[in-house]
Amino acid sequence: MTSLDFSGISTAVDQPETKLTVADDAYRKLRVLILQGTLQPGQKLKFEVLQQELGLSASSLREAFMKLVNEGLVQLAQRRGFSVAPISIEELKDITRLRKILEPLALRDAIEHGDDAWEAQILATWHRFSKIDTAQSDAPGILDDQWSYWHRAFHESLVAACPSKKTMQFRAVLFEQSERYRALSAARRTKPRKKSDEHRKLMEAVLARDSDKAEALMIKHMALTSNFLANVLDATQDSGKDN
Amino acid sequence: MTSLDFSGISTAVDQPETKLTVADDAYRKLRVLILQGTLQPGQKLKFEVLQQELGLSASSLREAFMKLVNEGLVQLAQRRGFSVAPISIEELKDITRLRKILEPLALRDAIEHGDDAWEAQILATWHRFSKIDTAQSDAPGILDDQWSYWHRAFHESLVAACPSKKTMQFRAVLFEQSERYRALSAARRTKPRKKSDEHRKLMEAVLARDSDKAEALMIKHMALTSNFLANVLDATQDSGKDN
DNA sequence: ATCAATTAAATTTTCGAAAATTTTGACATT
DNA sequence: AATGTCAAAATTTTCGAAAATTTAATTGAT
Repeated sequence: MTSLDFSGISTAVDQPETKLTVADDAYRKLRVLILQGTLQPGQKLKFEVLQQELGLSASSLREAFMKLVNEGLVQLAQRRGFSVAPISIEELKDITRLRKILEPLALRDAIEHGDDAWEAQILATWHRFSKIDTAQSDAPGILDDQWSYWHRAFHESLVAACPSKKTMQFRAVLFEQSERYRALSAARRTKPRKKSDEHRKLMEAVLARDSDKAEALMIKHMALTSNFLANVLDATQDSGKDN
Repeated sequence: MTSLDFSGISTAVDQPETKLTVADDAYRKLRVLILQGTLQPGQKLKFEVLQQELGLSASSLREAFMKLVNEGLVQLAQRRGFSVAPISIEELKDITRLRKILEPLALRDAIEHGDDAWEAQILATWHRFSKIDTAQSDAPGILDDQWSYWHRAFHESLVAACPSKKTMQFRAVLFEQSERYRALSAARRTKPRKKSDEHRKLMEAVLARDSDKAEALMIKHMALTSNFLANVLDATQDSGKDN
């Protein structure tokens, strides 16, 4: 493993709030590296190497690993160390199946409970996201850090008014787990896809408090990446088996 | 905090498989103490005390805490230590709402995919569980370790054939989180309740591959504890506010 | 040559203590 | 009395090295 590049990682975009813990900091950095694919599926995560890269002790690094294990991004083999969780069509389908249930659930809740501040936040976030999205859509095959951040922020803003903690938590985990597949999807795409349109329509349905339409659009939106990748990966799976 | 009693904790009932890690061992012990209510909701979890009780280092204990945080049994206040997660009617309702979705989902999957071995395992587990359950039902107000273990094992056996990893994972987390409320429910119950009947009917519907009936029974089963507690807690909440 | 046993090397897990942070309590100020 | 400041105490977080375990290499036997 050659030295990793952290320069483009926007951990700081989040609220700086309370000073981050060392392990938390490492967790965020590692998460980005995994979602980006810099640390590839199946790859072994060695303490010595990453300790040096990130500059922390074994126990703190272990804590960061553990957090990633709980999010399904890292695998732990008892006493045999950690490795980046593998990806597979089956997992993507599994994730998507649940997302098709939980995202609409959260969305309906949010539409029911959302207030003016919620609406305003959606608009504000969409503004930021759409700028990056349109700029980005010219260059297919790249899924950069900023796009990912605002894409997530946008989707989160839509459901932010959902009062169910557990629903939000599970939804967030699944959204996160989908990220690697989105990146993969972007990498395989040849022609640009007008995503901002999908997102705008979805937002409009939500702001119009049209639950049925919002649900339909959301499900359609999720299915797109999933189906596209299922096709692409199915074709590639046998030939390009790396790690 | 006075010295804790680990004597009755059946960590060993699980598969001994690969030798447990120190942190994992502590995690299991703490989990039981929290589920039993020995460590009460809201209670601060101090390193010094628990380190001594469990005989391990700070970083290992921290790892155990973190795992419990991820399961929602423990709360972490950044740099202010850990405490047992509080319980509330709202949380119970939230948990139950999701369980009403995920348990039937897993159950239908299992009924669809289950083979002979799955059926056999259900029967075997039910045999163990029902023995304890009938013995236990004479003594209301007590929810012992063995009952909890086999109750969980029984419910898990029903859905064991569900091929969806994520569904199983989330379902397990929610089942676990419900455990404290089950214990509370048992503690508040005055007259014995014939639970084994519910469970038997549920099992029969599953083995008969009657998804609709199984789903209906499962939902009814979950609603019982939830509704009972919602009533009891609602009444008590204002008066007996401890921690 | 293949396989099993043994030793050495690499790696993960755990500890005990140091560093950093928060909480408490005493004292002074308005 | 309420508020603010500062040092001491308590507590959590982090480290660097020791202990335990797994993996790889070496040797010897069939």
